[in-house]
Amino acid sequence: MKRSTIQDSMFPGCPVRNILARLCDKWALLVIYILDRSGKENMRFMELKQQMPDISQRMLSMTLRTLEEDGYITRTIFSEIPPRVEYALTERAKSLKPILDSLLQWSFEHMDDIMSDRKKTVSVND
Amino acid sequence: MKRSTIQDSMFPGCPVRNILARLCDKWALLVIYILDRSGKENMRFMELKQQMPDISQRMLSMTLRTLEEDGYITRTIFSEIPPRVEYALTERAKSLKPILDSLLQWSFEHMDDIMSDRKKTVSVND
DNA sequence: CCGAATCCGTAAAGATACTG
DNA sequence: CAGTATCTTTACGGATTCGG
Repeated sequence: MKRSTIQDSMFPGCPVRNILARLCDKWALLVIYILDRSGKENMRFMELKQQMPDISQRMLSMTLRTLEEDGYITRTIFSEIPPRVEYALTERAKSLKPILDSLLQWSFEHMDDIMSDRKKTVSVND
Repeated sequence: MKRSTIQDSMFPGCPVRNILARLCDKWALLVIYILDRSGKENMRFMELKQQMPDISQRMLSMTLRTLEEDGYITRTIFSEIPPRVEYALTERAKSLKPILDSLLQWSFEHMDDIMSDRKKTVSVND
């Protein structure tokens, strides 16, 4: 995936934007959300995939690796046949939850306004 | 720019991920941050550019349009020569501030851990 | 001159198809 | 089952041009 780092000379490697950029890609937040609300302690690759019908296996795989790199999930490999890999949220991910919840609530309060604002400017010719 | 919408069948047009994905691109948060801490009521294009030495004019222009589309900033054009365009945060952007601040604080508390976690896995050969 | 729009190139993100 | 190899699309940067 590469997951390149956001860089500029004013805030070299600005942690805020770098952390957020990697969390706010297409799938990462959804993976965290699904792991969280599953109630289970951990989930397997295919379990996650079933909860996300539209994600490709490749993107699920890469998203999980990135989340692991950043310490939001753990990845436990069982050397069995067929292979088994289990994913679980870390404390770091759980500590993010209250903030994500407040963002979620803000989004719900503003989503209609924002989406209709977007249409105003986008659909000049549509 | 295209700024395509995040879509999946489970949460069609999920507002949280869509709102966050557009805010967490390479430059948007920095623009909001600079407008906010400037203290001024509004800023001109070149003023913003000077605060962001690494952004291209193209990306600044596009970022500002997207932020305007989503109602986070206003764009006021003065028909003068040379032309003048002023940008200001809206109430919507300001209402986001407390949440962004808590995210910022969380990022600062965790940045060292996250960045060192990343290095562990990334710099296998570097 | 300021604030873009446009064209073009690169690299990263992401989808489709295949494998140990 | 849990990924990788290959291909397409999008984001982003640089240079140039343009209308006021």
